[in-house]
Amino acid sequence: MTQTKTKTTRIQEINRGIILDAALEVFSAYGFRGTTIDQIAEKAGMSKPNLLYYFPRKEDIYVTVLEKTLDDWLTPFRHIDPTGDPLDELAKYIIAKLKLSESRPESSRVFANEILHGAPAIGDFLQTHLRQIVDRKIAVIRTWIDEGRLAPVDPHHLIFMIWATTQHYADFKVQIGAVVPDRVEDENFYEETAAAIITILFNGIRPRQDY
Amino acid sequence: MTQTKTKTTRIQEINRGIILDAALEVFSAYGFRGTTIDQIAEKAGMSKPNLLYYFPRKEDIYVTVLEKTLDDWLTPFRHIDPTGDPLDELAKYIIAKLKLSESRPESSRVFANEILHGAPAIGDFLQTHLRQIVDRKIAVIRTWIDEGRLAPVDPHHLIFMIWATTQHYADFKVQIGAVVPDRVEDENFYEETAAAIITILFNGIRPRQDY
DNA sequence: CTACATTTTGACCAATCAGTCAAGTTTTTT
DNA sequence: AAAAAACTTGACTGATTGGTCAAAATGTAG
Repeated sequence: MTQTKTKTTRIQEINRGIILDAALEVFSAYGFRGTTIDQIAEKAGMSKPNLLYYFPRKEDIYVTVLEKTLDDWLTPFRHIDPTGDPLDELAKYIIAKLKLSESRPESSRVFANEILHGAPAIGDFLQTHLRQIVDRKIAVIRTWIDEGRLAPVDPHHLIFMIWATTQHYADFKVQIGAVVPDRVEDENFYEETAAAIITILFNGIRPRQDY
Repeated sequence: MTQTKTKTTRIQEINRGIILDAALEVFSAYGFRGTTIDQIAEKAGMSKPNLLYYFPRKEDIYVTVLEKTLDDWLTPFRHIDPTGDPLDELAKYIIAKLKLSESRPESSRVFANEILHGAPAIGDFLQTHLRQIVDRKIAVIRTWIDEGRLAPVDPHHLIFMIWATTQHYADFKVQIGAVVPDRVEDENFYEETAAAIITILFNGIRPRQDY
């Protein structure tokens, strides 16, 4: 067994964590090119050479940050349960994603920025891993529809709509804040948002005779 | 009448146009910081000092590009007609925005990038002009709901859902392409998308007894 | 054709920034 | 306690880049 030296010390673990937290904030605010290593180092409270001791290249920090956020954001998606009630499962997913948008908008923004610029760092991941997960969930949705437990809609576009909408509240926060400044302040904003989205998505906006 | 020298020559008009076209492409691919003036100059087929003769600062180019795209993207929104049929008007709006996503994804991306990074250049515009337009349309939607011609949903969140979804197809094109590579190739992809979104939004995904 | 304004560019400058290096300090191991 | 390993940093470097400048080329009006 030729184990490569992978002895991770306590200090390493702590400092890598500090660096990644700092980097997430800075990358989300300024993007990859717009971020300087000095900025991250300052926010992390250490010298630049020291930071580069842990992550030899700027890109290494960026990729690591991205990988962590990707995992965060995919977790609720993975948790959609084929054996559960379709509407319940989707509602739970929407609520989970909106909660993430509220608690960790930075990671959503880093991800959005990466995709926006053509996914140079995670294109492969999207085409392999992400696609695989999506395919599985698409199959689940198809089954639900076949069983008559969900209206016959296009599964891909349904997923895209949910992704788009939930991302929007993190990524376009500034715009939302500009358009409805009073409501965003409300501490229940995200609960209200979830309720409103679920209502629209479940029932549609076509008026019905039966209220 | 003390008219300030605003004699815009033919050459100026042409070159400004060339520069803005080139800048749109480069900014959309690399963001503000990620774009170099040299890149724009090369794409525009002129020297850097010459480009700076028309736009003295990099930011001037950026702001001008943003203003143009903002106008593009707001036009269909403005065209929502209070006297029209609610569902028709919203369907028309969705189709128009998706067409723009298809024909001019770059401008959508420049805009998204700007918002993502906190709207440093157009924050004011959002808080004044955009907000005003949105307020007006919100009122229209409220009227429609009061008249029973639209289901009683939250107007703000309805607008955000439509914005989010339609933007998504331009901004997250790479992700969509990775997840459903075969379908994106289809030349009818945007028509199908529009149809699917409209179906979901109008009818919801709750299964009904009455097919 | 002449004089003037506009347009174009090569050469340059100062600032910024990713990454290096060598020398020091601290922690861990024996 | 001594030696080795891991950690930290000030000072530096080379490349990039936003922007300047002065001089040349081109266009235009009388």
